[in-house]
Amino acid sequence: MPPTDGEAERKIIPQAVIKRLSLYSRILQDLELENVEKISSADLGRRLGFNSAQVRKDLACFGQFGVPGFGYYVSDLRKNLRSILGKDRTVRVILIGVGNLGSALISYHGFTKQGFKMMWGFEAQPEAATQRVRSEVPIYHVDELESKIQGESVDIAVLAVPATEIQSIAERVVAAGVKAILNFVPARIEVPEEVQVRYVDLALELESLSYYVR
Amino acid sequence: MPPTDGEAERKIIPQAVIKRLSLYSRILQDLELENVEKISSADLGRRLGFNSAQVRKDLACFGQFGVPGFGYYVSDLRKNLRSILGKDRTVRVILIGVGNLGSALISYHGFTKQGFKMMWGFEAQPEAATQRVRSEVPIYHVDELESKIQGESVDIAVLAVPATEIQSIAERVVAAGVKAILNFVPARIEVPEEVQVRYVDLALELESLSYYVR
DNA sequence: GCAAATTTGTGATTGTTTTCACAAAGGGCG
DNA sequence: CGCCCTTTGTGAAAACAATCACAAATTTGC
Repeated sequence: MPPTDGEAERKIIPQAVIKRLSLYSRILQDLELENVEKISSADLGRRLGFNSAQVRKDLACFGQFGVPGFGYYVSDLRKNLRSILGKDRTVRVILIGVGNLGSALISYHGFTKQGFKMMWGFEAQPEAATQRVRSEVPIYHVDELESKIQGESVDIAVLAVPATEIQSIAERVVAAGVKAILNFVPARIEVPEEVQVRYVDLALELESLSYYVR
Repeated sequence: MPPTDGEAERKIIPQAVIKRLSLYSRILQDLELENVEKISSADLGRRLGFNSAQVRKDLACFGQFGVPGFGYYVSDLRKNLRSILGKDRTVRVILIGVGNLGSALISYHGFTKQGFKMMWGFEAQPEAATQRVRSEVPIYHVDELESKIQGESVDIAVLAVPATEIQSIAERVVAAGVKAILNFVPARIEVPEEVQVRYVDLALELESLSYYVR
């Protein structure tokens, strides 16, 4: 008999906790496919290199999902995590900048596998981009950004434009109502505080490795 | 009169410090292009959203680079940071898995701009990959991995293979002597502790944003 | 060449995150 | 059905990270 959720909400959950929830959720997805019924915090932690207490504390941020002496019901916990992470509905994503990197992102299978819906791409040279991309995601001229977003709700904008454009594009997507940005451009952007921004800085990761091999 | 480096080494520097050094280094690169001679810790911090004390503490891990009452000589500090980060020589990178994402990575301009040298790509279907990629980086069959690496020193391996292959590929590059891995595949890998691994998990970033927009 | 103004480098402090450790809860086996 | 074993949930402790605050060093301007 699965335990209840509880509407525990908004107590400034650290970003690191959210990322780990996401990892837990993925492990649970695998377990469910393997028809595993239950898992303990120790087991879940071991698969990701985390302490069992950390797993329990992370989950405790959102309620009590476990059964003492037993562990967690895989399917039940997964359902709860998906709901917490906002993945119990389709999350709508757009991409701006369908260049080299953007082309890969727009058809990246990992996104769709995790239940994200890539709606449209936007590019300054849409013809060239369309040729480059092998996917059914339509690519529009970046001028159509506002008119396309208008009305349709877009959850997340992924940015992969040239560095010189990044601030102006960020402002445009924010003005169009987008509340979350995933930025692949190695430059800070200034946005209102309620807009969530994540940076993925590929060169930075390489540089941090470079330190250890020198 | 620029201060000295000092051979300060190995006191378990947190990864987060290294990443910030990398960010500092990039700002300094820009400043140098603008012919700015000096910068204060407060100024450097402001550009990245960090506290000035943090900037100074980070730098203090590796020596005394500043001049009290003056600040830091841009060119001098940059040189020191590049040396600390192991960027004062060419860092040699290979890519394994030249699929959708790998194709973008192999010719990603951000890497070369930061001074990394993409040596070769390796693929199970090298012909298809070669057609897909518009860059001069040669692409070999993944069977040639060991023979190519042999002798030639490779600093970092970037992995973008299918999830099912990841552990076996990781073991092969480690066996071939690679000491650092940048893994784009959303799966943990088991490697000897002296091998540095960084994970870039694109779907994870989207999921953490999804939490905030739900 | 001296005094005022800066800005560094760093010990002390505060805040955050992780780990420990254990009481309480529940399952499972005899 | 009852006892033992496992595992949760969580306060307390430890480890880690960021910020404060100030003495010491140096520049700048007069």
